[in-house]
Amino acid sequence: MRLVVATCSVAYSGRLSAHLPLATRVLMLKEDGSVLIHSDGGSYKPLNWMSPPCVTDTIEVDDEQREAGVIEQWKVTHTKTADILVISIHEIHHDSSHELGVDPGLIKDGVEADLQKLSAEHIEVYGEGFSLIRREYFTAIGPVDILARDANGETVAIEIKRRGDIDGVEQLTRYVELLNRDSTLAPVHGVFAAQEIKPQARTLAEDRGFRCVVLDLDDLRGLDTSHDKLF
Amino acid sequence: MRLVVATCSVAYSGRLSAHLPLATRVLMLKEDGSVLIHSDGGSYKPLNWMSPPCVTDTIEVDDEQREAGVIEQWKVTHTKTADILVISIHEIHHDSSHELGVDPGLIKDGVEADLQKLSAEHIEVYGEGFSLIRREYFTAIGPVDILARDANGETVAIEIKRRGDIDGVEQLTRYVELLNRDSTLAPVHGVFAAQEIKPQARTLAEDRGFRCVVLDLDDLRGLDTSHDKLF
DNA sequence: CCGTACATATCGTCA
DNA sequence: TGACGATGTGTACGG
Repeated sequence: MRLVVATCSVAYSGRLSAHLPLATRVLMLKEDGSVLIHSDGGSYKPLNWMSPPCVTDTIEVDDEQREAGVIEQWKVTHTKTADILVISIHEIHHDSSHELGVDPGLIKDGVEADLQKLSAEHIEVYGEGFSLIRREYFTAIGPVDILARDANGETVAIEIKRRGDIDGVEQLTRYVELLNRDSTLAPVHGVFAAQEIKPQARTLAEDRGFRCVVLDLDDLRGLDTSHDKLF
Repeated sequence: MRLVVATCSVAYSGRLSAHLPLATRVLMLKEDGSVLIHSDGGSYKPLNWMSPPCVTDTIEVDDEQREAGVIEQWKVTHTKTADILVISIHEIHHDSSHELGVDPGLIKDGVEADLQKLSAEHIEVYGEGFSLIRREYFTAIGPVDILARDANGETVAIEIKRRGDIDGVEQLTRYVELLNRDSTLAPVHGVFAAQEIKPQARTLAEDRGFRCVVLDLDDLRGLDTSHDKLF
């Protein structure tokens, strides 16, 4: 990992063209060849970057650029696509290299898969007398998150999202439509479940006759007394 | 901007829980309080981070942690949500601060707006004998990207995306449905246009009677001989 | 401030 | 390898 603080301008050409005017920025050059250009604000997304696999070459600075104040120029080329990033450096304020080694990586907990698994284990959160048919019920247009049976013995398709948006309702609509064509399953009801349901999504879901369920990960874990928490 | 290279472990608690085992990483602390934790690989996404607005506090290292080798501990708290990031530092290999100033920001060229403008100027890419009615044709559920007339004088609604996904087909479906209720426009046909159309989206679009058109930005520019390129 | 649409998204998974 | 869905998505531009 090489860290450079430099006054520079940047040009990118790939799926789109973009350029950065002259300013002081942080350049992060990683071991795999990738380059990130960060400013002193914004969030984790760099102003500009090149993803691996790519190579960085130092290119000749022509007279015109030299007169404009360019002391060094780096050309970063993607190995597979034709993407090119050119960094024109006017002044280097800091330059250091560091040996980092391989990172063991991030361990996550509490994503959609957990919601699905936990709520399937406590299927009653979707309604009194519900029973699980199966998780990831496969159809021609993709897997239904949970297929269950309600207290009346009728089929229920459950779509689970972390954030309940209109897209999820459309997805559930397609599943319910398809499943209702199967006479051994019909009538099939729909339940839209998420940790957070947007008002617009709720309106659309209820308009289409789907029930909305807000899932709480802590509550689900509370129901499961045998669950050992990571923290 | 403060750049720190340190051997550390990290715990995050927010929308999900996550933690990073002990390893050497780069910590980027920005002027706005945001913190990025980068390894020496991957792409531009940090292993872990905290978005602004947030504040970093140094917290007391208790005896147990001190014995485990922790020399310093930073607690980064989001000001609006309850998200918390705790960085436990075992060793600092590098620590430097830099004055960067405000960044003028990125200037882009070649995004959806350009696709829409260029293809409207060369409406024949959508079909022989097509003529433009107007761009951004406003309806109750939002603007239709392009409204055109085909060789038979019938109305065509065109939905443009950079990447053609199922969502875009759903959007086009809603527009065509709505416009067909207007007797002065009906019958209204649909065209789904994108730089790249996913197979699933193409299948759905054609199933719904929409024609698919793949747009090439370079071709569109080639048609327009008066266009001055940036590079 | 909230909601929608776009993005050089990136990332994991599974066929 | 390519398609597909999820993301602590971020970001700009509306109302």
